[in-house]
Amino acid sequence: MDTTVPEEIDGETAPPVAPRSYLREPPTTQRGARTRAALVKAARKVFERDGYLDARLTDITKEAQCAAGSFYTYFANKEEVLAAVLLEAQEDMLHPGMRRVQGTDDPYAVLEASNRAYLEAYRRNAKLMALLEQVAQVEPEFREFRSRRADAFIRRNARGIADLQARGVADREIDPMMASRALSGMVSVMAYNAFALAEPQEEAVDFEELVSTVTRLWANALRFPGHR
Amino acid sequence: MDTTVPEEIDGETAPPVAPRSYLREPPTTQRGARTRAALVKAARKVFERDGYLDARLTDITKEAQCAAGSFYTYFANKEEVLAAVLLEAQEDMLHPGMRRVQGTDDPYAVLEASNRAYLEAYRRNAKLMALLEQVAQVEPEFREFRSRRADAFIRRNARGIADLQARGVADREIDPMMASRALSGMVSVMAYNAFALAEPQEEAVDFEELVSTVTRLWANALRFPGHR
Amino acid sequence: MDTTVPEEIDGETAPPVAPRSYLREPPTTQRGARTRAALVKAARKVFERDGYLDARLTDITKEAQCAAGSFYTYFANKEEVLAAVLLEAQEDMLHPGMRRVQGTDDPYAVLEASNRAYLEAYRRNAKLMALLEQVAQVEPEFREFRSRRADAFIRRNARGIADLQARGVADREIDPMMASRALSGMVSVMAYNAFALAEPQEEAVDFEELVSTVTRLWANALRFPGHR
Amino acid sequence: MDTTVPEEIDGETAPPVAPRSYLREPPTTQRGARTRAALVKAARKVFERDGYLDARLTDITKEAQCAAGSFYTYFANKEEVLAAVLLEAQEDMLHPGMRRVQGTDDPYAVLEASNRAYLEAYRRNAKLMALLEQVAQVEPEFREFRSRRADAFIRRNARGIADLQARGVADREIDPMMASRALSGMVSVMAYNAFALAEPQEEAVDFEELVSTVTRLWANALRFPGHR
DNA sequence: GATGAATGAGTGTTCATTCAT
DNA sequence: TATGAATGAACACTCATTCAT
Repeated sequence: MDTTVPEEIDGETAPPVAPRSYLREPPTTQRGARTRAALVKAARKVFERDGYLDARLTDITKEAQCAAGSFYTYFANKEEVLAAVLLEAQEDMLHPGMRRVQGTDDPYAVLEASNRAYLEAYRRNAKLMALLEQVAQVEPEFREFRSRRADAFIRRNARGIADLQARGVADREIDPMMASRALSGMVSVMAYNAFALAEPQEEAVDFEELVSTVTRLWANALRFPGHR
Repeated sequence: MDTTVPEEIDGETAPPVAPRSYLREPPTTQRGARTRAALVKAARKVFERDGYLDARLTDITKEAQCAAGSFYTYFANKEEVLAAVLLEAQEDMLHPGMRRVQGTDDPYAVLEASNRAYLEAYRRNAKLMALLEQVAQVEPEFREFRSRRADAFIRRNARGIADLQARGVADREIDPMMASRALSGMVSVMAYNAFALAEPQEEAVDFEELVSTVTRLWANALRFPGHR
Repeated sequence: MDTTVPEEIDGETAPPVAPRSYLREPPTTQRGARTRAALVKAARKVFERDGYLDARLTDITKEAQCAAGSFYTYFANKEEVLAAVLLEAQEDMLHPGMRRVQGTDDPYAVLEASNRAYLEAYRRNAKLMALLEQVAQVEPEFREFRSRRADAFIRRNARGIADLQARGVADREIDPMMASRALSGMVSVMAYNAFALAEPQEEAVDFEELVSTVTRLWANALRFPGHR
Repeated sequence: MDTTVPEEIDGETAPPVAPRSYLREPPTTQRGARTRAALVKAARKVFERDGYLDARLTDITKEAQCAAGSFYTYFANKEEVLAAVLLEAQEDMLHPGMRRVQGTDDPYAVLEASNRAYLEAYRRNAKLMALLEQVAQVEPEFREFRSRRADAFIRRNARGIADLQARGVADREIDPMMASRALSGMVSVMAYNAFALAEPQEEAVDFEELVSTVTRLWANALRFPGHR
């Protein structure tokens, strides 16, 4: 489970990168680049299908249509491919585009747009997020990774809350970091339950209802003035 | 990660029990009962120390000071012992005693007491909760178990919210179930991060601050009238 | 190659034992003892046939007629079985019985008996000695083992030389340790070449000639007085 | 371990060459010659550092700064490079220059010079000699190679002994070949222990003491008349 | 000649589960 | 019931060798 929330304000947070050890010399030839890419793609597919623990390296190489040994030209082990998979998805996960509301100053609108962007990104990468949750429970390296990712969101949101407090929009009695932890966490749990945990056959949650509930609770919690 | 919140009101929720298949005939002899109990106790210890996946059955039997084969007299496999372990801890986890505020009608006081009780129970069983999170990621049976446990809390809290709405204390625009999912989730994430995830060396969160933040946000979110 | 020579005199040398790490809990049941013994016997056979490096664990278990996994009940790896094999042969190798000449004082006779006993023991365990040479080249633990074994012989012989010097039988200008190193080494090379290295089809060296040559050179080197 | 001794007399022994199969067409171009030389040099370095078995071909090509595939332009496998390495060192090993004492007839002086030359050559190539010992234990081809090299020395020395017997300097009761085997072996063991086996941190043996001990024992063994 | 990515056979090791005693 | 030795399937990983550029 991670603890995150949309970027409300600016926030040039340092992106949580995969551990150094996971970075290898990139392939020099074009052919190498192709094979590596095929392996990463195959790994994501197999991981999402079978889970991290049940995924066998041979399944990945089979899926990538290359020999078992070729795997080790690019990765030292399962962890490393996973790191590569996450790294590739990271951009889309960390900066859920939300240029839409750039023009407005209405905090509620900004908040809603931010939540929507976050939830959309989560939904887009739902299987990967579920995977990350699983791995974080099993591999300390990825627990760390997940923590850093969550912290990035939390700090960004805390800055947003502090800003709103300064503008007199949010309750000043509240500690921005604690509140951010709680509210960011709230959104991420909802996202996890709605998208990552949901079984295929289940009836999906109404996305818009999700966005509006979460936004309303968040605004209320901070005591946005006299709305609705 | 689970999604729970203290019981605010009544709530004779059906307790989420371990799957039927896990219930065996109890041992007939006294010696048998003793061995079984030793195994369950040992299993909890080993699970909490090594995690579910890394726990070896032989570690458990060694800890329980009995032979490897004896394990199978009482359990069919690792899952079963874990079910037994959880079953044993369930009472304490599901009904965090909170007789204290019985007398009052002040919703805020009730809410706070409820949150405190929940967080205390979580803290008491932190390692077990962490374990449950881990297993839920790996064994569908326990994902189910965890879901049912969370749902029990969510429904209970939803009833509480509906009740407050009826009494005019809570914002009537809000859907009780959705709000309960979000707010119960919020509390459980906070608990997970503070107690289950925390490394031993980390400086602990201030417990009282945790209770009050969570309670204030929850009250605000529901728009409790004119307090503080 | 080891560097050894028969015990000439007394010498209650500390026997070179296998490293601690190689000592495990002995099997408790009789059946366990039987299996373990079968494995050690099989290991010796396979090692002597295929060499240490080419010996596969499965060959050993197959030879011992047990499952692959059973190996690990008694040994952690190939090294450990080998240690067990050597330990078992050690007694015979280190103390080549030579009570025969107890009665005499004639240094030449004692020397000859001693050489004969050493060479006989070497011949008896020729394959094992060849194995030890091989392993010592590859596994530092066994290089160490071999060194200690050689040192035991060298020191014992050095004591013998010093004694003869004191009795005026051996050249006093010679450093006993250096001489022992050289002469013990000389005998062991001869043994290695004659017994360990020899291909089956080769015509065997004449054993008696070997004994007498080695003894005569040794005696000459120490300048035993006026014989032959 | 090899069994050798300095050339005492003439001795146009047939030099033990690497197996025929190892001789390839030399590279035609100059670039080819350079690459090949780089590979042989790199191989010697890697072999001496890691040992034959642990040396990976890619380590060698990396050290030689060429691609993995280029190796096979010049050698068919690991054995072949090793053969090339040994071939290159052979000259220095087989004919340890000893022109110094050419003028004298004193057998003792000749013997000593011969031993000194041998031990110096061994010391110069200690790592390579250790390597040869290792490989000889593992690859029959090189066991053969080592044997031939040792035999060359032994025969040369046997001729020297026979010559001394003819001149009345050495004990005529002794079989020259047997004695040569024993005494040549004695010197080679000493060299192996002192130079090949010695750990870097160990205090080195006193070289002059080594030479004089070995020479004295050798002379005594052959019963050189009335010296010292 | 040189390159370096691709290949894939081969084996040590773990540990849940069984079953003879 | 209790014991603990025996079982064997399952899988990651290495590295010499090939071969398309």
